[in-house]
Amino acid sequence: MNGRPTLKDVAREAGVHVSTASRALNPATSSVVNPETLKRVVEAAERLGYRPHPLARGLRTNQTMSIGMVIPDVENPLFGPIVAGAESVLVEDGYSLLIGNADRGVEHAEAVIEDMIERHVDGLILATATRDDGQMAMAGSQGIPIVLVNRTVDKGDVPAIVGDDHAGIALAVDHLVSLGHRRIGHVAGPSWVSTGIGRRDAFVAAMERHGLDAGPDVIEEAEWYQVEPGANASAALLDRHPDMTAIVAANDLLALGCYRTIRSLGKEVGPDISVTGYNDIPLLDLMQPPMTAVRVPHRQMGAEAASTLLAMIAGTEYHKGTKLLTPTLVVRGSTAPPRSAV
Amino acid sequence: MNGRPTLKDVAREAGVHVSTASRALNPATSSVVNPETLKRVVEAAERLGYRPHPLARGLRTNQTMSIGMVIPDVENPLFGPIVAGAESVLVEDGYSLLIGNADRGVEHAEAVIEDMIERHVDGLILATATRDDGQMAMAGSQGIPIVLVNRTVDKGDVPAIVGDDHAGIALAVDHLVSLGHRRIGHVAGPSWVSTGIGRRDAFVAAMERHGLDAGPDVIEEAEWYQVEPGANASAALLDRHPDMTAIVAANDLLALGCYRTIRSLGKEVGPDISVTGYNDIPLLDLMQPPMTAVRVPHRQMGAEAASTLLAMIAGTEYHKGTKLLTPTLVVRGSTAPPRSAV
DNA sequence: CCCGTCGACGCAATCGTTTGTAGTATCGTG
DNA sequence: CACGATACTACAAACGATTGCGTCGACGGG
Repeated sequence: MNGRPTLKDVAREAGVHVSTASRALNPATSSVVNPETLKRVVEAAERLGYRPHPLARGLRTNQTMSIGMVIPDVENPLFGPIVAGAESVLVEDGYSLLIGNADRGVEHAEAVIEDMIERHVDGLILATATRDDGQMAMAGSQGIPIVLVNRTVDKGDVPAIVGDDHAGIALAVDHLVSLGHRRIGHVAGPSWVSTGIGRRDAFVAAMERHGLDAGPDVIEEAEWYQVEPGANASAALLDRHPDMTAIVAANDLLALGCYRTIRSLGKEVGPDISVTGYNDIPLLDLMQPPMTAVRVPHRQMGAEAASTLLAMIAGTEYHKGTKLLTPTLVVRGSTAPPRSAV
Repeated sequence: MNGRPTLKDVAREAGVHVSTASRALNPATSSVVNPETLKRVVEAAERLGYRPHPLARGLRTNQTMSIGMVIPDVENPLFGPIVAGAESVLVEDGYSLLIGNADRGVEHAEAVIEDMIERHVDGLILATATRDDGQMAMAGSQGIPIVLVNRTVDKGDVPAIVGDDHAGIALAVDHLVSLGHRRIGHVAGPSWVSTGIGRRDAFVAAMERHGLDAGPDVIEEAEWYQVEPGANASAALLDRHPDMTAIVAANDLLALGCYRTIRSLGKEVGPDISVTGYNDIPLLDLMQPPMTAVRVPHRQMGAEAASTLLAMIAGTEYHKGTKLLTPTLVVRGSTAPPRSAV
């Protein structure tokens, strides 16, 4: 009467037992019910505006049709597209997205994950995995499917969707080299996140491929992916190597930190010292100068993470191990031939 | 054995009936159970690592301990802080956040809301309300609590948490006037969102308070809160009034559009034409010139929205109607005295 | 004509809680 | 000593769906 109609109401309206109504309304079992009664049930359901109660169904079938997504820092614009991408494919299949913010803290992240497991999410998308995998052990032991996004773990048995950092950094280095740069430095991300070491290794590899110096002293690690640490790291770098003509940053914000350092040295970003960013977050094209950056397909990343997760849940074939998404280079004004080469 | 322990397991372990166990574990009813048996039950629960099954509980008590949040565009960095603020207070009370992306489309937003209602969320936070309130009618009729955030509706019976646009725009206008500007224009947001007309009205009011011209021709409406429309609108404005010395934009991205227009006219942002933004999204301080903008406390906005929603759910007192959060002005390099005044 | 088969449906248990009510000691009181 | 109040606790019915199994009639073959 008052609340939403239940299956019992539909059954009564159609003159059948609730079990028959249930079977009729369930696509998987509707074949066992007589076509004519099926029609009656469906019409009754339609007429009453029946919607199955997700909790009741979930209690019985042991699934919530919801998947959890844990993010290290919701305020980071980087994650907007990832969330959007995931959400868009999940709704398609009737799933909902539960968002958890981890506020940068590893311990808090574990609490968030635990919370989601208790809520019986059907799957987990983690953007927070640090290189050790305490979190995954937790969830994995519960037998709940997990996909990593934008991060990987050392033990590569968990499906992960990440940008191809090797290719991305190579794009940046190749671009700089082709402009004539030889003395190139790297502002690395923290070594305890996978992108930090990944991009650092990629930088070394790319440099060596060109026969250029990639010793430890042309690399400086920033404490965290933020402007300030980027400024500090680049300052250290340029202090050691005043003749450096280009910097490959492991992250856009770090690159913006480089901007600041370079300016404070009285030099000009681009003509004097080239800088490349990584990720290509919004508004980079409006900086002065507009920043050349490696663009990572974040939305696609979220989408692919979601669909492999759905595949895992459905038990169908899915891409095991880490899947690399190929980035592109967006050339703007922050890179130019070195003065010496002109 | 295999799965998580149920209440029945706890009861058996403690040697009591499941109903007793239930009452013991529920803070609200634990007073009716003998202190000693209570202890036994609690210890048994502890030992087994018992966690109540949210679906079973929800089925019985008719609440999901989850609240839905609908966002017009997840990729807009504006909403990160709002989400973060809401999430932080919700987890505090054991609620989870269900995120829905509305992709800018009104019809899609309604589908998302409907979806959440079917999922029996305990409350809804809407950032998508357009000025007419078809959406709210839907949800309101279901008797589910709703709070609006960053947007209001014309009929003000729904609690809403918004920035005080009147005060914010006044901050910007006063600042410009005190710098010596007299011919000030406004790039308005779309008139079908509440912030669009609200800020426009506020602009007119602030200008008239200073005895300045605020006729329709010094105002140009942008089609959408994006850089491109902002560039177009400001171009139209400066075309009509070449002598204009300052522009108050209804949004940061619109203001960045103004930057573009001003540069393409061969002028300099700040010295030639001052520009103010609205919201103060990240990275604005790194633009050239750094943008003066009205800062809206978005994180607080999300937090307050969440707590009033919780109050509504709990049935306790809450601030009805729209609550205004006072903004501040962050002065940077995009505003300066007009050339003529120097 | 009887019996096995099969298609279509109803019955009832079940998922894990919460909660109204009934029951049973224990105690105080007249 | 009996009787009602008191304080716990057990029983069982929900909440709304899914699902193994039993039932029932029709039908066909021997």
